Amino acid sequence: MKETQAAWPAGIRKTKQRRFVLALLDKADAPLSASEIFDRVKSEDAAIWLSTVYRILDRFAGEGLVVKTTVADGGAALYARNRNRHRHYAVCVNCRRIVGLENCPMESFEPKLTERDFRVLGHRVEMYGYCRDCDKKLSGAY
Amino acid sequence: MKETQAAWPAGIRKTKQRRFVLALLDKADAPLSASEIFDRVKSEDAAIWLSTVYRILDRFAGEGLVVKTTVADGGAALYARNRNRHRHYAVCVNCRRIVGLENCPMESFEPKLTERDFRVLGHRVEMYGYCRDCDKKLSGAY
DNA sequence: TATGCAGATGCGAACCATTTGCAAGTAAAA
DNA sequence: TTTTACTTGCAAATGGTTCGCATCTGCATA
Repeated sequence: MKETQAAWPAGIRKTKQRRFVLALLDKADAPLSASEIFDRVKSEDAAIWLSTVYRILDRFAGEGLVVKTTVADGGAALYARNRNRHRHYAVCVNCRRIVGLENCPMESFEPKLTERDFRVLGHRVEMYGYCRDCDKKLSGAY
Repeated sequence: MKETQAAWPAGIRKTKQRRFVLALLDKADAPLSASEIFDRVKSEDAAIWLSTVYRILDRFAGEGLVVKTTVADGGAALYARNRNRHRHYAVCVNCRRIVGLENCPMESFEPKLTERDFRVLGHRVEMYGYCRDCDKKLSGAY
């Protein structure tokens, strides 16, 4: 029986480490940082090095397999599998939970830039606030 | 003749360094990084230390005088004078020029979050692409 | 105007995320 | 199977930011 594996992009050598990283991102439902990925791969008894994780993510991002994001506070960068339908997130400012946003504010938006002729290629949107649990906790309603 | 100076917020001790930093941000028309601020203050023959710049910016941000932003690539954080009418920017992916956006896509947007009850407090929006000059250069039209 | 002190800065070192260089290892073309 | 170019392991460097502590300085008060 053949292993079920998403199509592997041409021109990317298939190594153990890369397989692990991609599989992890495939099943993750929120973006992960390089060190989270590193920890998870290692917890599955696979040998990997943090710098390798960065190199893999960088390559994958260049190849369009994953998208790199950074969150407002400027901590570690986050990486998510590119599912070709771009996605935005809301981040809980208290516990850092990341919640998906199902629509995109740019769908029906006509940007007015101060510099004419700026060629817009893409955008990033991020919302922040309190997730369900933190909101409850902090408002004291138990 | 009295020096023209924006109202100084109560409870913030008025030091030479803070005055320089605020004045700089007042006249800047694009967000600046801590080290850009550091360089500019020093080029005006004023003594300051980089860690002091960070502390000042942090304080100003906490006080609501400036807003801190980070740009997609995760480089240095940027700081802009808070003009109380929030602002978004477009960043040139080639030369890093920052161009202001005059409208906000969130004005008329109803977010649909995967987690009900996420309490949205704010948002960040960033656009990227090519600025006028880089677009011209790169498309080869001279 | 002189004085006391909480708060600010100078300075260096620590810290964290990320990158880089090089030798050794390995996927896949020949 | 051999060859070779691409990857990884590993360690050390780098860049942005924060921290600790001694010194200094606005500014409230005497």
